[in-house]
Amino acid sequence: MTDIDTSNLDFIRTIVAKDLAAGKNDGRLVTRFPPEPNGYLHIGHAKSICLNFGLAQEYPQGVCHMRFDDTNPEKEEVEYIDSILADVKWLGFDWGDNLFYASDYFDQLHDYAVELIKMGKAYVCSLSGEEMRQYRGTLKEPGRESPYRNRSVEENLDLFRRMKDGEFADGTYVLRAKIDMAAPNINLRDPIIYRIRKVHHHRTGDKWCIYPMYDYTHCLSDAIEKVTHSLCTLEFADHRPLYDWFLDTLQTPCHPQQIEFARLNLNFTVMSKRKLMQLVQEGFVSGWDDPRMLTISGLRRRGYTPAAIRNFCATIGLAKRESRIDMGVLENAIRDDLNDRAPRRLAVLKPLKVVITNYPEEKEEELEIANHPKDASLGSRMIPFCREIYIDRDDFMEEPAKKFFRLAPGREVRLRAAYFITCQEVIKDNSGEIIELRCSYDPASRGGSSPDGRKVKGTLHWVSARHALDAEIRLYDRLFNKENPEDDPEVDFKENINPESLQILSHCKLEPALAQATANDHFQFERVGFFCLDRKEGSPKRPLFNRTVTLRDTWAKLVKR
RNA sequence: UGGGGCGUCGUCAAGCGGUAAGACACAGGCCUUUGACGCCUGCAUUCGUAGGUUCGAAUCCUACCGCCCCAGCCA
Repeated sequence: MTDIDTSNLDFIRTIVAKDLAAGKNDGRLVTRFPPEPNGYLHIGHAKSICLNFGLAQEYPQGVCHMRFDDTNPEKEEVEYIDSILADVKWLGFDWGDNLFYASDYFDQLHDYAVELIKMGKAYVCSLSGEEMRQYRGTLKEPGRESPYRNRSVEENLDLFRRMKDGEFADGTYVLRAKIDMAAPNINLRDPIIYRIRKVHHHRTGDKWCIYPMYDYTHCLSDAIEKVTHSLCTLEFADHRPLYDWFLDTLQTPCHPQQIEFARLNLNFTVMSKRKLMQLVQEGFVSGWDDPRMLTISGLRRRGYTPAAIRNFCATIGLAKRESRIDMGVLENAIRDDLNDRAPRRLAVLKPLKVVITNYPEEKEEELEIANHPKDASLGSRMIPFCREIYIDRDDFMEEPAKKFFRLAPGREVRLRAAYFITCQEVIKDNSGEIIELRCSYDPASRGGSSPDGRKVKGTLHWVSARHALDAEIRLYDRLFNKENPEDDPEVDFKENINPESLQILSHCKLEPALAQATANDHFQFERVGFFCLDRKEGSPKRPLFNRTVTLRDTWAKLVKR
């Protein structure tokens, strides 16, 4: 074998590199991403997608198949197929012509089953579900053989044909592999390979009333597609002997290698499709694409980019030990991507009016501001300025705390790309709430610096009151307020939902340029965070922005202490 | 002694017998017309525990401890 450098490769990539170097599988590399179309894809799937498609991309001959594991028509829907395809594509991956469905193989799978029966390796069993469970034994005790285990090949063939022909009711018969009822691995205790289900299948219609089980279908589908490396999560490790048994017993085109890795867990969220489904169906969120959901569609709507998700998947690593990644790592990935690319804008979330008393009433002017502080290629734009502006309430303190260097009575600060202003007067309503600030400006500081070299410590974002776009902004926080919402089996995970995960702000003030935003744009609202137009409810007529993620906020951290 | 998997920094994660990478987080500092970004510095005498082999062990051996998965006609 040639020596290859496997440093910095995860354990799966190391196996693949070695296999390829050794000329295994004729030098082919074929992976597959095999979702069941029974729900929407989430960030955990992204890990698998990036692994399977990403790995294939790393070699010139690498190919990754998109294959739906659609063997349980009762739970599957075309809606899910469509969304899954759209999500994988959006993430930036391409399966070319390799779009497959396990249901495409139902004929072959049926023939293989007949083969198994002829070999005396499968039999039709008439045990009821309850009986089946009893015969299976327990984790510590071996199972007992079914009384139907030794039916003749002819009888099995006949019964299986009649199962297929719809002669029997659901649940009356199953086809089982004849392996070993005493096997310590329960998956080997004569597992079911076909069950009767007289239901319509979203792809094969009413052609079949018997449907193959996962264990039987998956390995054979892999073999039919000549997959070389079949990557799946840890819980399938116990199924590997069965995967291998079918492929060793039957004459198949090849024998793919199943390798298991740890699934992704993130803190402050749940990751199973079943639980996400509950959140949707019980109305805890607005849908699968609610921006608080860590579904691919939710992340997209929230403003995450494909590159950020791919980078995230690359940084979390791949191993067999179970882990729980900090949500901060995901947030860091999107900040990192958007920081380089997102044009800057000025937006005031909690407006506080400022009147610049020495600025003429009728005067208006336009000031130039760069779209990005470090990337001149993003150009610049003009922002209007006049006597009345808005600043954020958080940027003023009547009695400034220590180290607070924003606006306060008598203090001078800079309005970003505009002027230095000094607070002269604080206006309050009857209840004592501050409703307006009266400031003076220094005309010589136009653009944001003073010719006399005077320094100010704070720079505030602002929006011209006369020109501002009135908008709704939705702030999102983690959906759960507990690091692991599922850790207590006594408590329903939904009890740990964060009641403040969605905060709606109306009458936010945006600079006029934001009126042109489309759902595919990403912006940094300076000093606040990254935002995008909501792709579902937002439009030029209805400015509605989602906060993708906040900026890192050292001041907020100081305040907390 | 049911079977399978796993235990390296707060969180991920390299390491594969030659003397603990990297990332995030955290703490300081520099820079700054975003308290952002960027930059610099610090951050495991120790690898679940205990023995053993060895000149040398996170890496090999033994025993123990802990965590996860499996008894769907789900995937």
